[in-house]
Amino acid sequence: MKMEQGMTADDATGTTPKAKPSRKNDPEGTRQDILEVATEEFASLGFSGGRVDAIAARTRTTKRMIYYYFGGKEELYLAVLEKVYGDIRAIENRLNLQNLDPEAAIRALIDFTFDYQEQHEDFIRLVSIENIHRAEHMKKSKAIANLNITVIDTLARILERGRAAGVFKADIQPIDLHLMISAFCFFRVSNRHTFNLIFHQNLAATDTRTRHKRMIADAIVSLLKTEAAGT
Amino acid sequence: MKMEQGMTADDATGTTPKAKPSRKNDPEGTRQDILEVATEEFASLGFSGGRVDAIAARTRTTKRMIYYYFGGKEELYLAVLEKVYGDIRAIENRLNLQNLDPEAAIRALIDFTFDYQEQHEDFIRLVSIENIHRAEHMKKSKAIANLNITVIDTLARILERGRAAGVFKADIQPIDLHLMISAFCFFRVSNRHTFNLIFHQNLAATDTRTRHKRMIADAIVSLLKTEAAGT
DNA sequence: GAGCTTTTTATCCTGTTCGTCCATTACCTC
DNA sequence: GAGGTAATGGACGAACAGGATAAAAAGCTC
Repeated sequence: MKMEQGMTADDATGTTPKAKPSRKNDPEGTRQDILEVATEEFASLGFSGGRVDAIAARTRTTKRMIYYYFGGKEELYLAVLEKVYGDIRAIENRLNLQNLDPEAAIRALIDFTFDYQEQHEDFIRLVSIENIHRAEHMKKSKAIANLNITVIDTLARILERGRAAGVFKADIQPIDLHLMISAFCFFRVSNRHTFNLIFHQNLAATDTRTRHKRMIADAIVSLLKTEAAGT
Repeated sequence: MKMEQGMTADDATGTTPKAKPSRKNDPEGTRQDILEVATEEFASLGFSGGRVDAIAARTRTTKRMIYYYFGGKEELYLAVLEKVYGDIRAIENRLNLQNLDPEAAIRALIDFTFDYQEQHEDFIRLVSIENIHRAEHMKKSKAIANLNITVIDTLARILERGRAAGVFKADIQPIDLHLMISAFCFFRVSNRHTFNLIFHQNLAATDTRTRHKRMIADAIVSLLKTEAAGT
C-alpha cells in the first residue's frame, strides 16, 4: 500500500503517521518553473526533439499544468521564444551610446553584442532552431512582432554622427551593418561545434574570443572609415 | 478485388490482362534515390523532425530498403551529411586563385563562398541542424574527419603573398579570416527567416544580395589593408 | 537451369509521445 | 463555513514512428 500525497494521518492505515503535506497553490511560480525548464529543453533539443514529458518530469509540477497554463507544446515553445527575445530587446533598449564618439560607440555596441551572444547560448540555439522551422512559430507571435527594435535606430544615429564628423566615409545602411555584426557574433556561437570539429579550433577559448572581438571591431571600423572603392 | 503488382495475366481473375510488371533490380539507383529524398527531408525538417516513413513514401522503393542500405535513421542522416560536405569540399579544392593578385584572389574567394552558400540552402540548413545536435553525429563520421580542407591553405598563401607585396598590413590568421567570411555568408542564409520577420527586410532579394556581397568583400579587404590599431 | 546471393515487397510489433479525462484539493468571497 | 472558482495530480488513450520478420523475386555463376 502506497502512502499518497494529500492523505491525512488519520486516513493512513500504515504505521507512519505523517503530517499532511498540504499542497500549496502558486500559479505564477508553477508557470515560471515550467517556462524555465521548457527553455532548457527546447534550446537543448529543438522543438521536435524536445519532449513535453521530459519537461514535466524536471518540473515540480505535472504535465497537466503545461496544458493548463500554455495550452500545448507549440504554445509553450512560443512562450519560450517570446521570453528570450523580450530579454535581449529589453537590454538593447537600455544601451546608451550617444555620448560616446562615433568610433567608440560602434566598438561599444559590438562589444555588447559579442558578449551577449557569447553568454546566451540558449538564445542563439533557439533562434537557430526557429530558423530551421522557417520562423513559422514566430510568425504567429504578436508579442515578437510588436517588440520595439532600437538597435537599428541607435546604429543610424551613430553612423550619422560619424559621417557628420568626417570619420565615417563609407555609405553603409544601418540594417546591413547590424547584419554584419550579428552574423559574426552569432556564427561563432551557433556553428561552434562543426567549426571546431573540422578546423580543430576551439571557438570557446578565452584568447580566441578576445582576438575575434578585436578583429570584428577592426573590420567594421575600417570598413566605415574607408571610401567606397566601387566595383 | 485489387490488381496486385507482380501478378501475371494468368493469375489475374479480373478482366484486365496486364503484362507482368517484372521487377528490375537497381541497387545503386535505389541507394541514390533514398539519399536524395533523405537530403530533402532532413534539410527541411531536421533529424528529429524528419520521418523515415515520409522518406520512404517519396521514394520509388520501400522503407525496408532504407534499413537494408543504410542501417537506420541515424546512419542515413550521416550519409546525407557526408554527401553535402563532400560536395562543397570537392569544389573548394578545385579553386585556383594563386594566379590572381592578392586582393583579387580574396575577392574571388569571397565571391565563391557567398554564391555557394546562397545557392545551397540545404547545405546551410543541414549544418545548422548538426550544430543544434552539437555535431554529435558528425563526430562519428570518419569520412568527414578525413576530408581534405584546402581553404585554410589557400587563404594562408594569399595572405602571405599580400603581405610580401605590402598590400596587406594586418596580422590576421587564415582560420580567423575564413571564420569571418563564412559567418557573414552563412548567417545571411541561415537566419534569413527570423531576420526578415524582425527587420522587415528581404535577405533573398537580388539587390540586397549584390549590396551585401560588395560590403563583406570591402570589409575584409579594408581590414587586411589597415594597420592594426591596437586596443 | 540449379543453386546461391542480392535485392525487393508486404505485414507486423513495440515503445514513445502528445494530449485528455476525471477527481481532488486549495483559495477566495460572502 | 458554504459555495464557487482556480489550481493540481495521476492515470489513460490513440496515433505515430522506428524498426523487425518473413518470404519472394531477380540476378549471377557454373
